[in-house]
Amino acid sequence: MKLNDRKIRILEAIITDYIATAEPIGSRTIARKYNLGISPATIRNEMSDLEELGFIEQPHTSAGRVPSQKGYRLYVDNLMRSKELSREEEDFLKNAISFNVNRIEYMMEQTAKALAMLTSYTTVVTEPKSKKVSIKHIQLIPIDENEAAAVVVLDNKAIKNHIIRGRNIPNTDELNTISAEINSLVKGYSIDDINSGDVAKLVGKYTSYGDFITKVFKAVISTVQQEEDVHVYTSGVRNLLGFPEFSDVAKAKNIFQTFEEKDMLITLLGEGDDTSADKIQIIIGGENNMEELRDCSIVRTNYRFGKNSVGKIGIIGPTRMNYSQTVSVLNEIVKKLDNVIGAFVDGEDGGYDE
Amino acid sequence: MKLNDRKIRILEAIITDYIATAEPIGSRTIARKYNLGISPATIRNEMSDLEELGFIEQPHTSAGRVPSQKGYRLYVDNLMRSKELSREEEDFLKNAISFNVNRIEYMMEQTAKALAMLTSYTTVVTEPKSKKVSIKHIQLIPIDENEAAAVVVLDNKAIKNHIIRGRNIPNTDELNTISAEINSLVKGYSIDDINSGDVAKLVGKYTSYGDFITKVFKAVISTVQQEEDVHVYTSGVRNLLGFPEFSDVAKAKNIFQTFEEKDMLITLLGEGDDTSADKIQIIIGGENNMEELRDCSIVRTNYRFGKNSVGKIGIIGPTRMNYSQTVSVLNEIVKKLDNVIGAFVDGEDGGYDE
DNA sequence: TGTTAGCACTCATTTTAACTGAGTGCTAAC
DNA sequence: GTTAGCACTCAGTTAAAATGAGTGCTAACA
Repeated sequence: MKLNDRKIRILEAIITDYIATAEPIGSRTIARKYNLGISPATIRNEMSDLEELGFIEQPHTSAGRVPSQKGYRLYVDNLMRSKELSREEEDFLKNAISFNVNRIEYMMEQTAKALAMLTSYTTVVTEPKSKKVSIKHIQLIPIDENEAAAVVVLDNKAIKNHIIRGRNIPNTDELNTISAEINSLVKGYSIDDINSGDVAKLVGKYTSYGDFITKVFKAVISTVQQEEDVHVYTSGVRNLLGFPEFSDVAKAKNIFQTFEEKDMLITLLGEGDDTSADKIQIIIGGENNMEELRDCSIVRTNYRFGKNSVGKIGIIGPTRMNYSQTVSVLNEIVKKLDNVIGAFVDGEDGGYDE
Repeated sequence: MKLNDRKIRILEAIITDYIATAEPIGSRTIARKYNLGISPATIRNEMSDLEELGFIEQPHTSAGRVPSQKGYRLYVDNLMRSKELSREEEDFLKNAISFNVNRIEYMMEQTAKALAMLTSYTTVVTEPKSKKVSIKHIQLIPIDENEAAAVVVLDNKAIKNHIIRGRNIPNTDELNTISAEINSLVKGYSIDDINSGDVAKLVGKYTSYGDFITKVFKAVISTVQQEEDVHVYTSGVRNLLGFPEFSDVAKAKNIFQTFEEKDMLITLLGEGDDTSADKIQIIIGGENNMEELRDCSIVRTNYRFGKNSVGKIGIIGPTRMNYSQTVSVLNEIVKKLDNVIGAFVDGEDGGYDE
């Protein structure tokens, strides 16, 4: 049996319609709504073939047909036409996100939110992370007689800090001196590279500060580890409640549970073909390995931040989600992020908001 | 008509039962389950009175009674006995939260999560904030030839940073010198207090760095403003889906929408009698001003962090939530937070987690 | 040989009606 | 003042019937 052009047109009609209505679609409806120039009976014959080929299925004998996973796959891989963003969508994106690389977290949060609003699906965004974080600069700064802060600049431009408390806090000048020494010791090193012999020497040199130096190193290590912990931003989880496929509260609850577990989300965003990780990937229904998300599809991609940092963006909707629009929107966002980051790398000012 | 002791006992039975079952309760059930020594008929008479007094109401003629808002109010204000936490609950709290003041955000996140798990309601926690933030210390640190970071320590012990980019970044020593000068200028000042005359003088002094100094001040101001923006942690939103009163998806969606809006949450936590803000407050059903949360009650309190900083914790559940347990748990958490902060203020080490 | 009209059949959904049972209010007797 | 008894109410459940969208098959048509 061949998948001729007419069959494909019918399949496309079924998928388009089902994406819009979430209702099984029958031969008569297709004949009426999409004038393919053939009668319902003919369509029925073709549908019967399409079912046998596995592209569509029937919820029960007397219902219309719905696309199968295989059907969606064919659709997104071959049939789907990429859509231009509308004027409104463009404008929305422009206004919703203040692309400000000085506040990455804020930007990621806004990105997640904007995507969720625009697509009315759920979005998940991870912060850009480099694989191995190394230390670019350390600076100790005074707070008061019992406290100092260790500020660590990492090579992915993240800046982290940690409070150090104790009874022997050096004064500002001393802190500067110590900072300089520590810097020459650890600059460019990752956590694993820090030579504990050198550290011991330094601790020995500043015995008058008690275990202050030790505490500093503890703080630095804790900081780097913290950085290696991935941040995840989610938005629009409630959007899914609007779709009839999740009107069963028990089902919805399961999905929500998944979204509250960070590790799950990270796994989710990590799925798919890694070799072409920067392209947009579409994971349909059961293709993901999570039982709870069997009725969901995921449109995801990586985005690059500078040379080594990679972040992930995923949009999660019902299997019958609007793939075409979703892909367009995601493409646009990634392009925008790239621009910002390009400007950033070129040393231009990203601008302060307000 | 007087609210005699017997009426109160009946009312208490109704509320207790309704909290547990979410089903209207009738006279016969009360007679059977709570042996008050009177017959259903008598209970019926008393219930009739209680209804007239406005403490209970009937969903429809042939249903049992449910507590009214007024009924709950009487209950939480006068009848409710405070409950000891069980051994398990104590243990859970102890293990779930690593009380580490060096990572306040993390601690708050864990607190929200632990409360949500323990109560199976939704929790909202805001970070401790002082009313007016003033600057304690500023330190500029080098990143590379085109970038430096401004690290600002605020008097609420928050440490914030901001990247500054430009073509004329001073070297490390110069940054230290400039840091010292800026410090003497702004130390102890709030944003509004910064004297622009002094700033101008400083800018004039370092003309060779272009607008670097200006950028620094811009960064500092932006940082303080950012700090004044309240962070909110939410957890357990999906818990509400488990309650029969929210099994209507449309209703649930409304509530979820509210929880995705930060401003709403802040308003919510700000409700209630401010004069006794550190006591636990209970806002029942429609007593809050949000239409969407008409079927929810809120148990909330402030917690103090050091002398001037205040954070808020709220637990949100259905109107028939288990007030007694919720209050106990909330009490315990606030006590625990107080202890940590006490230790912190005394200069002891809060400990690094790993 | 491909297309289509016609028809009997299927089955989820909707509609309707009867039944059930928890609960009430009232009255009269204890 | 308390309680047993009884008629009444009404949401919820169950069962049966009606509806209608959709199918597969067959036979006729172009």
